[in-house]
Amino acid sequence: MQSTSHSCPRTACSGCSLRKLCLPVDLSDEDTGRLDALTSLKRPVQRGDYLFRRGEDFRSLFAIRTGFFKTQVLHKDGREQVTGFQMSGEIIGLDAISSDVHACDAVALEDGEICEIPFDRLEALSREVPGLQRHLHKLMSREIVRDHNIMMLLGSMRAEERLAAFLLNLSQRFGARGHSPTALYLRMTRQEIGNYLGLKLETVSRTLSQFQEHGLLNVRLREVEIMDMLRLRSFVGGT
Amino acid sequence: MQSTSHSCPRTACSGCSLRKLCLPVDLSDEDTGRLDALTSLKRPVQRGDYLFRRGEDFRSLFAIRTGFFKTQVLHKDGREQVTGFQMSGEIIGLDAISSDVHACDAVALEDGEICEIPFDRLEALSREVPGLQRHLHKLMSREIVRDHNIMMLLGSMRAEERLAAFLLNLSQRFGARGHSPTALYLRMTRQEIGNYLGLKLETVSRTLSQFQEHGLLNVRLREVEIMDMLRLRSFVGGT
DNA sequence: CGGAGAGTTGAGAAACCTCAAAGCAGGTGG
DNA sequence: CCACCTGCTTTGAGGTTTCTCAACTCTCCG
Repeated sequence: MQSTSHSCPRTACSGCSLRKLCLPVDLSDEDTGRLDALTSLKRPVQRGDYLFRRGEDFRSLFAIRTGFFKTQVLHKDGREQVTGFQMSGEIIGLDAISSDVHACDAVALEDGEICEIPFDRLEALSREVPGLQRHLHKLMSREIVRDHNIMMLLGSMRAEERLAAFLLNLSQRFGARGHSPTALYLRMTRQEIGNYLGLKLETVSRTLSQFQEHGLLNVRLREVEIMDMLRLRSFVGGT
Repeated sequence: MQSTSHSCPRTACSGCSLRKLCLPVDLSDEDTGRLDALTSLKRPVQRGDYLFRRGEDFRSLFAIRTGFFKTQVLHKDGREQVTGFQMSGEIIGLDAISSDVHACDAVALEDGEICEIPFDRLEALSREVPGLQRHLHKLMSREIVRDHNIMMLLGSMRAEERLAAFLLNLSQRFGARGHSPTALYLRMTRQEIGNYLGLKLETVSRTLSQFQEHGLLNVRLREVEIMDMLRLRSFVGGT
């Protein structure tokens, strides 16, 4: 399973979640080994487990090998905001670098496996490996771009558009991982979707029903089948 | 604030905008000089000027020495979303690292002066200077945290709360720069405020008037005086 | 088989938007 | 130097979207 001299040395190794899935990095064999050593701390998680809670000291980033997670921030008055849903190959914890303390909770929505990446060692290695440094910068920047797109969604889209954009985003990400881009299994509740999209759960439910009525989707609880991808796209892009 | 033996050697130097204002970094004299060299590309900008437009190649970050800027992303269907207002000591352009192409427009809302920081040279230097590397990571992470807070605002606050949070944020930032935290001059239009906050300009105007009626603010066009900071805070934090 | 959590649907209320009109400030050209 | 024009702001009335509250159903799991 690990990093020595076998045929396809890195397809199953622990470093892949960072290197292969997040962004491709060209590394020498030596650097590859060092990165693998860095990402060898893998650990199973169960549904409901917290990777970290806000307020905890920041030490590591978490690369998702398998599973499905949500991150959420908490407002002073108790309101929560889901800031993202993360799946395999994605990184959680970048927001904690700024203050050395986690600013959000990260919760597993299904069983999975994660790599814990000690951040000080990642920083040290990225000083020596320019490709890794650039990679890390792109990861963080990509997170900023993602957040800007959500701001756009929250700031100027209606319920229908938000939900269409959400489903298309999930579809695209599932598709990129070799799963069906049309038959989606939602790991989260209507409540969590609504919170993420700035809507109430009833509005999410009603809008899904409405999409189904119009032949865009087939919805049965958390199973969503996209029946008319083009028309769904026309909602968000605007024809 | 400085590391060597002269009175106030770098108050007027070009490097200050990155080093002093964004986050403090402890550097040796040699590294300080190299960073200053990196940030010596300063340039005046006039109101209405674009630092960059979306689609342009990414080469540099921009550190604001003086002035006031907005960044905005454009949706396919033409809708815009203001993603932030930036003032002295803040960095613009981090979102472009992910794709090597600018994803947003950056526009000056008043005359000012900016430092252009070639990113590849910044990366190279940060490989050699761990303090600078950490600094850069914190900057990017802080941007992510900021965006998460705006997601919270857009996703779960009402118009009054959004506007109160917006004004308090401006107040805090102006205060931190030695300006009055109560007598604010808004550089942006109601339209731009509304776009940023996910509201229509009329709603912004009405809410400001309502705050004034209740004795929270004194509003005269773009001049806003905060009359009752505590009560304004109670809007956003929740008493 | 029963209970708890999740999801759906309806009716009425609230928040915000749209459209419209009018007032103001600042810049430009006569 | 003044008048005009343009863009920004304010305010009102009515419409739309989304929320709130409530009841009910469904599914999963013990």
